[in-house]
Amino acid sequence: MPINKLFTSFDKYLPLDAEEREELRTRVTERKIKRRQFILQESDVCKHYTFVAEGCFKKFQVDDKGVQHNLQFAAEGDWIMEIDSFYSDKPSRVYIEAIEPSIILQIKKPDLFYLFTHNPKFDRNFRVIMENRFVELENRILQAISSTAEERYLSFINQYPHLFQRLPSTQIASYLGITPEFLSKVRNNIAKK
Amino acid sequence: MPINKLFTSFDKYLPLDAEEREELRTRVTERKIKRRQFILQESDVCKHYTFVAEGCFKKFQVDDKGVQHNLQFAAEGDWIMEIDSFYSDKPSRVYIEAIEPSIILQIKKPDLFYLFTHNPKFDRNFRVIMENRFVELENRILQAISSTAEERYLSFINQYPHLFQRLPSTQIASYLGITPEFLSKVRNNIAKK
DNA sequence: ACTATATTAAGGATATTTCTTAAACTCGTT
DNA sequence: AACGAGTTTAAGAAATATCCTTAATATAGT
Repeated sequence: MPINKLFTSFDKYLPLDAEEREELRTRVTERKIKRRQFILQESDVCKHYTFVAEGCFKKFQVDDKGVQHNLQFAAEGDWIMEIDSFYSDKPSRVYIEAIEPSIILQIKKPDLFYLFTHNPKFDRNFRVIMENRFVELENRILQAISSTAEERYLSFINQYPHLFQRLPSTQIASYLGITPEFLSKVRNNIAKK
Repeated sequence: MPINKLFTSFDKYLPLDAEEREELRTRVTERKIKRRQFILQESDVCKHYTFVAEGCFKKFQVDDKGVQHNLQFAAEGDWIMEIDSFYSDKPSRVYIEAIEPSIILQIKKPDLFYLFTHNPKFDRNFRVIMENRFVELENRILQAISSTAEERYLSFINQYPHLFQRLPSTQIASYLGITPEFLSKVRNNIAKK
């Protein structure tokens, strides 16, 4: 059951008791998403926090030349949303698209706020989720400003083996901030060693 | 008074009432820090959340060649810490150093946890602080993977004019992930236009 | 299951961006 | 007067992008 994956995901932090699970369950909507389907498009407002129960998504921005830049991948157990748009109702500058057929659980803002104000445990859990993502992002920044493309690629493989297997390397290149052609060369160099 | 800047900083989110301010005040320590003084060194454990009331800090990592990479600047009203080390008691991989004579307010982990568990407003406020930082970091990632050095520099000036004035460009170069020599060339190109 | 179509990967040639190294030059401080 | 940190310049080298071609795979529709 998709909802159980959501419950389990809180066990790392402050696990939810039966009542809290029920509170959460009634405020969450389950959706099946097809490959290539968008759950958020540029200039729309991001209306949900999305939990990925099955499948995989990418969040990306498109520049003026039409090139996509991957900001995040989200697979089973990950959250994905455009926070800025979600909280401030600004139009989103990013897209969120399914890379695989997926099952997600979504919470709308009023429901999330209800959980936050009604039970501090939700504030707590989402604070910790944010903090963990924050650590990941700072590491990625460090890589971006201090490492070569080869180092970043090896580190990606190492840190996200489950993504490395599933994603075409063109998507990984976009995440690393290099062209697919150059990633191909990097892989070639690594193979030669 | 430094502590008032801390109180004021919460006004953007959920402002603190008199009692909550008192709870916070008694758990915070004020310190004067000299220029070049470190408040966190590599391999030490990060013991505090630090709020900058006056002055400016940088957080950086040193690579195997001895080169510094600036992960964050924190000026008046900003928070700075090594979250990963703080929560998990792991040795820090970064340094935090004063760039100017500064006044800071620090909270130790037990005190912060006390605030979190005794009043949900603190969980809430620190969740929102994290979310805001998160948005900043995602923007920085986007820049790093999609923009040239010149674009990143112009965008830094635009986004952080107060830092741009105060920081030597060698520090900004390190933050942008380029060498000081190359930043000099970039500035030269911009000036020519 | 089976083409037609689209996507992905690889390679080569060349251009651009950025780094490295080293030297000279400022400017405020000792 | 000397020092040290910050800045600039320049030349060659390394990293990465661009553009293009071809081959291999995957996907979608019938």
